[in-house]
Amino acid sequence: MRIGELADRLGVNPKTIRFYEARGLLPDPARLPSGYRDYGPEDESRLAFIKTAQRLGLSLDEIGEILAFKERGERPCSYVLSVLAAQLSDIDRRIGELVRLRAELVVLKDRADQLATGDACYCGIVEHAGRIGQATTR
Amino acid sequence: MRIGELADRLGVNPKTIRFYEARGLLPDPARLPSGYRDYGPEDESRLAFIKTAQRLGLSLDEIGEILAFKERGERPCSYVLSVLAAQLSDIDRRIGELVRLRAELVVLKDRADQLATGDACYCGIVEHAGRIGQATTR
DNA sequence: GTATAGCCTTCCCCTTGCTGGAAGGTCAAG
DNA sequence: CTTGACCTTCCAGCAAGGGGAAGGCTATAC
Repeated sequence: MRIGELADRLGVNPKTIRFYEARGLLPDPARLPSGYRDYGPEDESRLAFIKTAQRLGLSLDEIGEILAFKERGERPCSYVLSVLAAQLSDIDRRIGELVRLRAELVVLKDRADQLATGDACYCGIVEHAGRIGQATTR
Repeated sequence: MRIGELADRLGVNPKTIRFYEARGLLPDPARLPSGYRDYGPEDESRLAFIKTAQRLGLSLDEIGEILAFKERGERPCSYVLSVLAAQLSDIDRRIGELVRLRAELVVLKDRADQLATGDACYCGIVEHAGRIGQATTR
C-alpha cells in the first residue's frame, strides 16, 4: 500500500511517516516502479506500535531504543518497565503542578470578578498573582 | 544594570532576556558606551510580569497581546480573564488525560510484573496497551 | 605593563514532534 | 489532453529557549 493509505489507516499524516523514516524508527520501505513508497502489514504494525508507545508518553528516542532491542533480538521489557516507572512519577508531578495552578487560577478569577478597576498597572489580575504565587514550583 | 544582573535577580538565563527582546516582549534597552545592554527598574518589573504570566500558563504570544494593550493605554483585564478561563478548561482537560494515562500505566505495570515472558513480540507490555487503551483520547 | 578571568556582543545551530509549502513526477478518469 | 489526486524531494518554521563559537570590554592581580 502507498503512504496515503497507511496514513489513513492509522490516522496519521503522511508527513509523519516520512519523518519517522528519517528518524530511523521505520525502515526504508520498498518502492514501486514510480518511486512511491510501498508498505506492507509489518510496517503497519510497527507504526501502530510506535503510536501506542507514544500515547503512553514515551519519547521517539525511547521508542527507538525499544525497537533497537528488537533488532538485536532482545526483549526490551525491563527497559520499558523502567521507562514506564519514570513516566509514572513524572505524571504524578505534572498532575500536582496542574492542580496547584488550577487552584491559583480559580482564586485569581474570583478575585478579578470583584476587583475595583481603578489602579494604574498592566493588569491587576496578573500583577496580583505575583504576590500570591511566589512559593509555587516552576 | 547589565543583563547578567537582571537575569540573576529574576532567576532567568541572559539568553532568555535577549530572546524576549527579539520577540518584541521587551523594548530595545539603552546601551552603555561599551555596547552592553543597560536595564532599569521598569525593565525588571516588565520581565517579572512576563514570568508571572508565563507561570500562569499564558503563551508568549498571549503575553505580548497583554503588553500591547498597555502600550495602547487600554486595560487588558477582560482579555486576560478570557485567556485565564480558556487556561482553566485546558488544565482540566489535561489533568483528566493524565489521570486516565496514569491509571493505564499502573495496570500495565502490574500486569507486566506477572507476565509470562514467552511470546515473540517487540514488547508485550506496549503491545498489550494497544488493546487496552483504544478508547483513550489522543 | 600584562595576563587572566569574567563579563558582554552577535551569530548560527540544536532540541521535540511534527506541519506547511514549493517545485516537480505519476497515474487514472473524463 | 487536461484536470485532480496522489506522490517525490528539499527547505523552513512553530514553542521557548539552550549551547557554543568568535570576538570585545574591563577590573583585578602580579
